[in-house]
Amino acid sequence: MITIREVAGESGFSVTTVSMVLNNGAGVDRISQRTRNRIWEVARQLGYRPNLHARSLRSNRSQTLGVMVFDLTDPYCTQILRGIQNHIRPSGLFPIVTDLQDDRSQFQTCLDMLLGRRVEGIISIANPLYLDSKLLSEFSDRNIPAVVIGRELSNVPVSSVVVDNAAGTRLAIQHLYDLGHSKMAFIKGPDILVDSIQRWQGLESFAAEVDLELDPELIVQIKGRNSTFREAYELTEELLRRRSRFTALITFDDLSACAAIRALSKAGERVPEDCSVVGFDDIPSAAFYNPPLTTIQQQLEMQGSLGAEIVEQLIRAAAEKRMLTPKHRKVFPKLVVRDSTCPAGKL
Amino acid sequence: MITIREVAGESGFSVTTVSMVLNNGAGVDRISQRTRNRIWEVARQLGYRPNLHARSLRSNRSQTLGVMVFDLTDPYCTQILRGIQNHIRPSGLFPIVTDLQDDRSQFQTCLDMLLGRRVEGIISIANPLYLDSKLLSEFSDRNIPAVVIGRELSNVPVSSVVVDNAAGTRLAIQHLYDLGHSKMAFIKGPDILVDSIQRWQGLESFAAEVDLELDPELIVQIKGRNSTFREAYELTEELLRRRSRFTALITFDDLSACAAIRALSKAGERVPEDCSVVGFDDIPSAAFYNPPLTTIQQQLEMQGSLGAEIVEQLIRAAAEKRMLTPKHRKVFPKLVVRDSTCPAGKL
DNA sequence: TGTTGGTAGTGAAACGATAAACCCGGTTAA
DNA sequence: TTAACCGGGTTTATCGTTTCACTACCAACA
Repeated sequence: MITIREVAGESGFSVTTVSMVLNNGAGVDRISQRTRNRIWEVARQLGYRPNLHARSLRSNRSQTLGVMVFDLTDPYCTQILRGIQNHIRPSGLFPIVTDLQDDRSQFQTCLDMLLGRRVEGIISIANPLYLDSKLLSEFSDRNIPAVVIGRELSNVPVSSVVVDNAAGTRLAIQHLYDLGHSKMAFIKGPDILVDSIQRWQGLESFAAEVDLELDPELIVQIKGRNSTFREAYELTEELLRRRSRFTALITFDDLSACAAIRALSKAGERVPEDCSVVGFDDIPSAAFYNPPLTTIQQQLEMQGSLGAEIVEQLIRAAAEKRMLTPKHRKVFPKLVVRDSTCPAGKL
Repeated sequence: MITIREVAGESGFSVTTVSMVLNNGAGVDRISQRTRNRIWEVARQLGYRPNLHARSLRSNRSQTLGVMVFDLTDPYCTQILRGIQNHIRPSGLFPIVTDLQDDRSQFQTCLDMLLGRRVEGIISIANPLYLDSKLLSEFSDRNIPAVVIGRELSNVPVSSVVVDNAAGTRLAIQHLYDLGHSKMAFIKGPDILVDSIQRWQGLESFAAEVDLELDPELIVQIKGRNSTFREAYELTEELLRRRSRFTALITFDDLSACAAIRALSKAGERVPEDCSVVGFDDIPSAAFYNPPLTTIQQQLEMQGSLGAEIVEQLIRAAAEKRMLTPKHRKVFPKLVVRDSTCPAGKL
């Protein structure tokens, strides 16, 4: 591998001059244009690539942002990642992603990686079930800005970006209400998830406002013990066995919506003609489902983007030794109407 | 951030000794157990994390594997990535992933990142449409082992892992044939993809062997101009308008299978009772589709794993200055039977 | 007495890059 | 008169580690 020394030797200038020129650093304007051209030319010819390790070591800036995701194969994570990437690209920061693979035991390794590489900040995509507070203290103790996406933590000096879950489910139920549905069924998420609770609150508050009665017979809940799909599938069958009839179904998320649609189809119910279904998340495959899913879009890319914006600001603040006060942002979800909902028919 | 010097100072030993102890390096057995314990203890207390930049710089080994994916939000890529991660974890190598975001203009940036970080090897997940040969020469010129997943290149000293496409489609058509289908329709992939051609060859060769006639009226092809889903949807409608009837449909990939199923459902055809459908890839959502998709599983995780195995071997070879000869592996796909296929009915 | 040999470490030179201070004859500004 | 500034760079110190060549001490051996 070519070093800067070889470029210097070949071009006949000092290492410093080469460094200044290639970095367009301060004071480069004193270097004559001829010299600059010559140096660039030599560097190009030799195929010189600056050694980023050496650079980081000396300059004490890694130009690196740590991202910790709980499962890289989960579209939730990759969409947020996309938002992060797009936001930080112009800043010269490069994301280093570590993947927990849904396995807490990998936490320590990931942490070591990020700290060992001297990331200048970190964005953690919160595992719905697990978020080690050690993570946060390891970073905040060292004054490394940290942002959590998907969860708001109390009592820790850590920024966050979350979706307004209640606003989302309000959009969902409002949509069905506007279509004339009054007999609605619900598949709630498991209680261990904050999101479940918030989403349910959105539904209840809307129902209360418009005097819509929620039939307890038509409310079932995922326990979160097995596969969500399996469980939601069985809960839908369960709903169909109950005496109360319904023309619409709101599920905790898109995966359970898919399961519900599948169960309804199996039982001979047409979606949306016999029963409308609304999900939550807008996972990528929602648009291709049979039928394409009406759902609440979380704006994951924007969440990533906001997280990156915050962490960038905090990094800048830290560099200038200004105080860092955590910031909290909430994004508003959007309703995406596709083919799994339609006006209420007769019962 | 704590440095090794501070650990040395605090513990009262020299930097050298601390380094030897913490790395369990050669010669550590000369250091007394008491000293070792003391050093570990001090390091722990101070929260010491070795600076990987400094380490790489000195030791001239980055312990880093570059991975270039064409789109990190594509499950194709993330599944392969998962395989890579799992394979290299024990080796101490850490993957640095760069994401092309389906945009060739980002190629140079990604390349600079990987070379600048002095990756010891690279795995490139081939964009179906685009693979810059510069990529390969930049690495092979520098004697950095490179593996391409998803494409086999001729005339370049680069290893590869590919799926046996023809074997896959043979499994698909065999499955339908065994179920008694004889009137089959096909949605071919675009000609620009090698995979399309290979998959089609598998179908043709099987048909020839069992004397199954392929009706040209029932063969349509994706052009690849717009969204695959849209196009496959329209092609299915087109097939339904033609005079020839069919009881089964083989599509280029899962996405087009989903589109086809959607179009069939819309047209009032039941899947699989009126028409069986087989896809290719086994994307994660295939299992949750309505109905769950019978498809050909590419074994992406294994492809990643094989790629990692190859690159690891080559890195070891390079370290020992042995010759590196490219290796080529082909993985055999598997048939996954779900609910989108059933025995042929009457026409 | 001189020579090994082992024990338990230490010192200093790298690795590749950047930051800060400096050079030196000549021109301006205060 | 003094000081600052200028072009066009150079010298030197330094970032945090690892590695190679040492050393100081002691005991054993011939």
